[in-house]
Amino acid sequence: MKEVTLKQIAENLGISITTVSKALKNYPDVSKKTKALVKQEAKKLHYKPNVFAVNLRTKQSKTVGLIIPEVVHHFFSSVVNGIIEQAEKKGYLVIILQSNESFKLEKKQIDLLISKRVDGIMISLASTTTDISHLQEVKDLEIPLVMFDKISKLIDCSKIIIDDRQAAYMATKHLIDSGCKRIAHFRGALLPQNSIDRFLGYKKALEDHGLTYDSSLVYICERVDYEDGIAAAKQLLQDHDDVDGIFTITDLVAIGAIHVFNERGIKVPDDISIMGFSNWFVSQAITPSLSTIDQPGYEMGKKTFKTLLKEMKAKKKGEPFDPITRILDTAVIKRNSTK
Amino acid sequence: MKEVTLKQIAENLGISITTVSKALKNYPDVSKKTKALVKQEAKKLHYKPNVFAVNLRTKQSKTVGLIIPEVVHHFFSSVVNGIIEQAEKKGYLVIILQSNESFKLEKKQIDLLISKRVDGIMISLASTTTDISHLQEVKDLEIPLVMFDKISKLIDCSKIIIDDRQAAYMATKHLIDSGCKRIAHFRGALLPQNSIDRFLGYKKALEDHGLTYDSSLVYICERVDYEDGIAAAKQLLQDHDDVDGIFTITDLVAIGAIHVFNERGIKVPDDISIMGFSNWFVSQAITPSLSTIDQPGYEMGKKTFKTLLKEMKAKKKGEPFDPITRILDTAVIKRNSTK
DNA sequence: TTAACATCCGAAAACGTTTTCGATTTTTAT
DNA sequence: ATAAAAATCGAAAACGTTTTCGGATGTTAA
Repeated sequence: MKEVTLKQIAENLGISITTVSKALKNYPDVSKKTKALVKQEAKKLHYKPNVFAVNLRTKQSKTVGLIIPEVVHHFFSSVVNGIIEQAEKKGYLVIILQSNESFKLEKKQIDLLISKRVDGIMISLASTTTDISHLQEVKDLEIPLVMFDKISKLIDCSKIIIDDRQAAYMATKHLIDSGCKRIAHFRGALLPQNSIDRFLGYKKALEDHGLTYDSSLVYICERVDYEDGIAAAKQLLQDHDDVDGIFTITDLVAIGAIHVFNERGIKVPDDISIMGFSNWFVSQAITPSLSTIDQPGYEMGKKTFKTLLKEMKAKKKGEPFDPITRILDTAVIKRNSTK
Repeated sequence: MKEVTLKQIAENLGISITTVSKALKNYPDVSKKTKALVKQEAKKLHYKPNVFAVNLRTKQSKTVGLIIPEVVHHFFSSVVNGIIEQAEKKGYLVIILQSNESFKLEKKQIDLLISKRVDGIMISLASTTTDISHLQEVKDLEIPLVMFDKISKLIDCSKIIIDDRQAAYMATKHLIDSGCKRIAHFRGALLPQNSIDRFLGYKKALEDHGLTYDSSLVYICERVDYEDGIAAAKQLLQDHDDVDGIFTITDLVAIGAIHVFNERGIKVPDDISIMGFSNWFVSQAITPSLSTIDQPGYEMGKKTFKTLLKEMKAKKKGEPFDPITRILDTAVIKRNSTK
């Protein structure tokens, strides 16, 4: 019933703890015979190294931290999936924290991860985060750091992102190509970079194709959810009767809008075309199915961890590491909400 | 740039490490004056205890493990949400692993968590899990264990669940009460207890209300996803023309079915009523909105961690702990897919 | 034979904390 | 005043591992 330790094995075999430890780790200065003996005894006793002692001695935990705005979110849960799958493959465990889009919580959680001495941190910022001193602290402590999706340009670290501006441009262009002349935009809050970039892509696409940008066609969806989509669509119907296309910041908002149009007998896409963003699984299940931009969450998670791993390895070897920025491909997915 | 340790503080103050440690932990045998001095110095140097050393010494990690079949799943991500929120509040961190519904992976992950020496484990079983020796090992090592949602009756530990049978009974009864006379069931695979229980509830409800059970009306959705729902609905339309109600094992399947009916001009609920299960957020967003059973994921996560915490506390105090089973309430949510 | 060298092993320090227990000092009671 | 009790402190062991470094033994070359 007692814990089995190196000492236990050493005593059973009448050799020193040192030799046992070295045998198990295949040090060259242990004879093959002793190695075999030790390994056999270890297996017999079901020896498992005490990870607490290993951590203390080696100063690393083989654990990484992940902070995301919310877990219950199709895109982020895909990212999480990619991360933990990749991490596990490489022998790392992942501690997941959620900031609930709160800067204060995010800060506290960074502290938590630091005090837990994780080997690295991955983060997608809360939309309210502007102060980045907590991230600077991570850098100062030389803890490998990778940001993904919702990043800050003010901090010098590796970043895995998509080109939101370009993707939004393509989405809007798709609406224009399919014949829309007056296109509204349901955007997110004013602060998040995501929200800004997608708005800019929308605007640029209009201008590049001879459509005049009209700020009254831009509606703000503060919380970027289903209800926001419903509210914005209703408002739009009150304000304008000539809009023939909408580009929404995310699928969820688009689905809210479609719900309103379905209810009121407005035909999508005949009366109005709708373009989402993210390619959430559900967008293919609603009626009509939603045209959207494919945003590769799983892939992003995978790349994020891989990049972190590189940096952690470099740190262990004492080598320098130059942060990289990786922009993942997006694609227009044409379905039945656009012509 | 150096790590600040108890030793560092002790030297600065000209006292012993012991006293510093005790001062920080408010031991009664340290004078108020010294305590104040120590705490001040600790704050000044931004002292943070080395968690590796603490772990080694105290033999606990303040970390718990969580294994779920999949992360990208509305219900489970709600549970995860409830768990990590609660855990963080109590100073615990959560390591999340996903079994991908694979027994082999699940086993490996249990081993991982054991070797990481987490203070407790929460698990929802993979649908392919029948052998439970890995869980028995957890019990044998006296690691606190709580199972939720997908449980095994063969293992004696705390369980947080819903009454699937009863909930399915209520769902079916709702269809009957609204006038359905011939009700089909889209069930899950044959093995998982969930799937069995919901089927039994369906069958019992029919029998209790004078409807004859017809096995040809039961369709198996092996992977319980959207495509399964589509396939089953198409098959049903081929096989029968007199069915006026369907109870599906989960919302996702129901949504697939609705998609098919929408496409073919079959009116829901006028021609056929549909009842889902889970109250996935999306079920209110589709057209028509889906009547369903509310399954409290967040609540389940919260209760699961709280129960685990109780058991961990009992263990620390050396007190015995009697496993509890908690059955959470479900409710019929009436929307527009039933009359 | 001795010197040089390779091979194999173990003592001991270190990682940073917690906790027991005895020592010392101070206070209180007589 | 002295004895007893209370308050305060620190030495040292312990948690289990990793790694450095020197010592012992055996082998080969001169």
